[in-house]
Amino acid sequence: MARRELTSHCREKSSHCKDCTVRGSTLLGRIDHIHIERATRWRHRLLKLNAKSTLYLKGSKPDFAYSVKNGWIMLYRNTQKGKRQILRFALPGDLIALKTNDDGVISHSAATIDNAVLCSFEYATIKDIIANESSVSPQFFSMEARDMELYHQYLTGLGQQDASERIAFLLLELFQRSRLQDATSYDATTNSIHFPLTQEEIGDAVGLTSIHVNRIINHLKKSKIISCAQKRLSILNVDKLAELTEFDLQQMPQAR
Amino acid sequence: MARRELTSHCREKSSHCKDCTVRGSTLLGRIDHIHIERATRWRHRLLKLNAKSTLYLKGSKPDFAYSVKNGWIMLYRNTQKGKRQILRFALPGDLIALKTNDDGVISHSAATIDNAVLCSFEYATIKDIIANESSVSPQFFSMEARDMELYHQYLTGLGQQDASERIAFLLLELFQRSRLQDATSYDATTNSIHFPLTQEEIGDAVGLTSIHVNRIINHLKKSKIISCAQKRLSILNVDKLAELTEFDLQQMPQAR
DNA sequence: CGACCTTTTGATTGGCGTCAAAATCTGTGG
DNA sequence: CCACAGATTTTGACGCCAATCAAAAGGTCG
Repeated sequence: MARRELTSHCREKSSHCKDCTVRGSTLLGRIDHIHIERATRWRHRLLKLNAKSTLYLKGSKPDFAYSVKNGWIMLYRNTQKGKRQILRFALPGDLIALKTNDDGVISHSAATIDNAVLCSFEYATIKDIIANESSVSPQFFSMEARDMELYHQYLTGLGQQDASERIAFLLLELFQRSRLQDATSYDATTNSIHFPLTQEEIGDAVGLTSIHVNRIINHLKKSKIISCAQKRLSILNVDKLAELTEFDLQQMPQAR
Repeated sequence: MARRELTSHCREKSSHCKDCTVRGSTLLGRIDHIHIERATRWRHRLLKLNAKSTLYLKGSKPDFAYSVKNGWIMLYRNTQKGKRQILRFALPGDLIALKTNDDGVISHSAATIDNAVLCSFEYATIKDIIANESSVSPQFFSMEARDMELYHQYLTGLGQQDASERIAFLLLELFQRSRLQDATSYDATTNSIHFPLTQEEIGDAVGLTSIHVNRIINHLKKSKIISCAQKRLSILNVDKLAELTEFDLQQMPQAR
């Protein structure tokens, strides 16, 4: 439940490394492949962060939006009572910190799960693009729609599903997203992905204590539905896992 | 919890009334006041619906987006097990059905709470505007940001807060939104708003049974924190209500 | 007025949280 | 490369919040 504040984690380890123009790389996540030529001309920097370090905090006015290149990021909110709700996980290929309110204040915090490499873009540039590059704007729009649909699913899960349904859904969703958008993660022979989450992080995402998450996960392991160890998750029986929840592989908000 | 399917409610009572050009009215919610001249030229129709009637269903491909003029709308999702999660309530002045995925399929259902009047816009037009009216596009963007922030709050509530915290938050949020954006709703002398929700609907929004909602609401009444009857809610002690939850009147996602 | 919806109250159950402690894993420095 | 500290996982006992079951009392609308 993460009552305690991040201790060592809270030290801001981020530092923008020297300006580097990475040509042709995944700059704007889902958008770049359409506008690579333009993208590479936008100002951006590579950013390396250690595990468990803060990217930005709720209430701040970030100067950058980020494209995740390596590692997992969590977007979260802290409660006054010291609890933490993880809103979603951003995987390699995802774009984050895109939305602030009109004052430029952001409504959630972000921190790395494992070691990560991000690509930062000046926020002002993004705003310009949205306002002036009419051809890009619909792309953002459809990206929003996908995020919104995910939130709808999460809300339904938290409000109406029990512990194993929620966990099964999270595992399937992350598995699917990681497999589709991060080639380095998926291993077809074991049907496994790189999976850096702790059980406490899973709990904070699905509204359960790490202890209860543990019981459910162990049940899934004993039932030979999943297996996980050393930061890898493999799904042994997709059907049984999907059957536990409302998960429909087909209708998942498609990654790019 | 709404296990049973909407019975009488499910009959589609909607019907588009004759083409009418309402000049200068609230056409596009938060956006129109900037672009009224343009807005009034966009194709749109008035739509009157009875209480508890379906506007559109998840999985359909709506042809229209809607601006709510009167009445409350609920956006919701049904579970395979017959439960219902209300994702959010749309009040007069709100815009809904704006986002579909790339196929045009919408990820939630919508139905009226009480009698309602909506203004419909051809979806294709909206898409055009977003793509081509670069001056409007940022408005949509900032509207999205506001919705997203609300969802972040809801997720945190469902995942980390107990029954009274969630209910207190919902009441305050709806009170605030209704007061600010619907002049006909608020009555300053009693500090009350028009409040058409049943306790079951409240429960489906905050992930509780109507029975438990009832116990909490009664507790709030007996404590003289709120009072409600005949579809009006009045807040007798804002401070105590706000104290129950994380609600910060100041930092609420500002309505237009 | 009668059917149905909504609110209310009580009794009981159960899923998940809390508390506690041991076992295992991880990575960091000597 | 080992040792140790801290993080993470695991297990068990126990308690509580909210669900479930049941039923009565209002309300509302045709």
